[in-house]
Amino acid sequence: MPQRRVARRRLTAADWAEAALDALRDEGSLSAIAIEPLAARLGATKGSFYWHFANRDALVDAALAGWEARSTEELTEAVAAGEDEPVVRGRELLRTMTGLAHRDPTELALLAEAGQPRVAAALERVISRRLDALAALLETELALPREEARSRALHAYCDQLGRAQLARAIPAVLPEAADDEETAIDSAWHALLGAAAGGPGGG
Amino acid sequence: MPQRRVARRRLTAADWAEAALDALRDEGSLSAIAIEPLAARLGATKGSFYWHFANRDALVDAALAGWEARSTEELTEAVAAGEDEPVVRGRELLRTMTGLAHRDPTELALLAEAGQPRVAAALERVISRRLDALAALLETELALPREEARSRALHAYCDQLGRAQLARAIPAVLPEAADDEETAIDSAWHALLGAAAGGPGGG
DNA sequence: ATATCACCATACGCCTCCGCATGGTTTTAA
DNA sequence: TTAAAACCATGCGGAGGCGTATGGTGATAT
Repeated sequence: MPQRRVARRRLTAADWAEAALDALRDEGSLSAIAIEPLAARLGATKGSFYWHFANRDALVDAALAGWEARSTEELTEAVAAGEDEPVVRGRELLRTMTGLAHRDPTELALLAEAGQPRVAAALERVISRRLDALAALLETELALPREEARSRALHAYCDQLGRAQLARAIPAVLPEAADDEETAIDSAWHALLGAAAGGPGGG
Repeated sequence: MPQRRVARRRLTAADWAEAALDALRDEGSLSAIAIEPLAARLGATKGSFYWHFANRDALVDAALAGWEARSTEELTEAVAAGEDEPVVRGRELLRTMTGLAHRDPTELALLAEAGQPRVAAALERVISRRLDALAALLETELALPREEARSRALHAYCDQLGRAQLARAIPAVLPEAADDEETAIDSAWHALLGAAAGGPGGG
């Protein structure tokens, strides 16, 4: 009896890493990265996996690296996008940064499991880059003082992050219009700009 | 051979539920509610558990109910607290609402696992009550229009929620002063008030 | 004092996952 | 075309969790 009835393409380490990322996105939990279910999903067995990876941790690391690379690429593209108005660029930047959190459970899943040091490290690099980029734009293009720019970037990002969390977990608490990503972005961005005249920016 | 060397108090269903909540808080994940580890933690065995509960789901439900009761109680106390200034009352209310998210991983853990309907339902009730309370205060005490009050309450809550998430997962991205809960609350609250003059509150 | 009930320990089968060991198959190269 | 290398299936043992069956121990009541 042959091991395989139909000819099937052989797998690479990248195939396994991609499947892990897919599972993480679909299930929204790190525990979804499990070898045997992934093997079934790929139409293979564990024998294949343990040829390409030492153990499960190595696969998780690969998935994290893939997610980080994709996120970083998306950010650098948004920064490089030579938009016209700085206000428009800022809005688009904020949209790019928080878009994934709205569309893709992966990021929220990782946030939830930042207990593992590798997860926390990847998250820290990605989010630091985002906050740096947004604060830099506010500082250079909108001429805000450094501290003020950082504070407002953090406010807007946290707002969007919390909103994404609520939108995914319990959408019913959000008003009709606000579960739309665009509206939420506009709201946060205008709040950021509107606070220009306002109170202390401490924090 | 006796089943027990030292006399130990017998357990109740409430004991198991409380242990489940403790585990959820300590581990920060719903998977921490597992019968056999909890039994070990309680110095008992599964035999005890299955006398008080039908299965694991029943225990999770009990833990969720306990969390919801505690959260609701904390909120109603804060609302009832007859403070002097409405501005102070608002700040304290916001602090109570988001304090747990900063001090206790339970809430963030539940948010992360809102895929399960029971979890989502409990979260929705708790967070709806919080937003209602804050929006009501803004509307009645600060004379904001209904929509505006709701929008700003949501902004402040999401900001705090996202900040709590970042503070727990990757504290390094927050500036020195901002990982302090008090400072974060002040910042969010003043941003909420400061936006009074500002741009569109849509959302 | 003994029968009854509430409570619990023990032991079992089942399931899912990890990781390894072994041998088989496919591809590549000489 | 044959030897080596790359790749994979199969089968095993182990760990840990769920749920059940069964019998024992403590309290309670009569």
